[in-house]
Amino acid sequence: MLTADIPPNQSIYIQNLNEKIKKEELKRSLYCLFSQFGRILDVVALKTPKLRGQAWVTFSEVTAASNAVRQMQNFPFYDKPMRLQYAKAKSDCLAKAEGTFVPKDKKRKQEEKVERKREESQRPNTANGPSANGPSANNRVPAPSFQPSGQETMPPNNILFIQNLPHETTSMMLQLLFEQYPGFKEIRMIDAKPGIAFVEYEDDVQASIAMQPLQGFKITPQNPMVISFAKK
DNA sequence: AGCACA
Repeated sequence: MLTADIPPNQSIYIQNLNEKIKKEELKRSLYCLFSQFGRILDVVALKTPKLRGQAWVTFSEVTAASNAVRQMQNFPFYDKPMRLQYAKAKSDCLAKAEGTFVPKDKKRKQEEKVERKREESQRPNTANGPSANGPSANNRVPAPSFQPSGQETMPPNNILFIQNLPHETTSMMLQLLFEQYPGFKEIRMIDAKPGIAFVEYEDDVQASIAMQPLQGFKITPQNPMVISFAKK
């Protein structure tokens, strides 16, 4: 039998990631790549010896995780095919949302807690346990530690759509910005439509990677650029 | 290969 008898859940476990990619960039790129499947609540990646090359992405819906696991299996990401499974354990962001989060160490403590519940249930509820301010009181999930930046409405594409440019922007100016990122091919502007541009990369991942750092870049103080994926 | 939340 193979390694995948983990029940479907909202978090996916990714391995065989390129270990050369810096943690923050990796998280941003994973966010870009997986937001096509649904709302992402958190992305976790660590570079410790035991955990590098792996990441966890938590979605707001199990169905999003399921689609991601199926459709992105072996997707070539930074030149390495991703391996996807459901995560084994519940992510902290979900536990926090439920009010069942236990800050530190040991799942043992959680197990003990379950046993203690029986004893405690004999005396009246003291109304300040986790359940007192549980899901209904606070089901807000903390924002991810990076900027989602608004491209999640459109599926990834190798072409970026740039808006809110000052009308005097030239394609040379844009090229200087966008050619810094690998896979850059060309800028396309339309004389009849000032303020927008299309930037083509070799593939979706490279376009996603360029999008993040340049999102909101100001050519003039009044013109933070708005970058999204172009429509197919 | 490696299932965590620095």
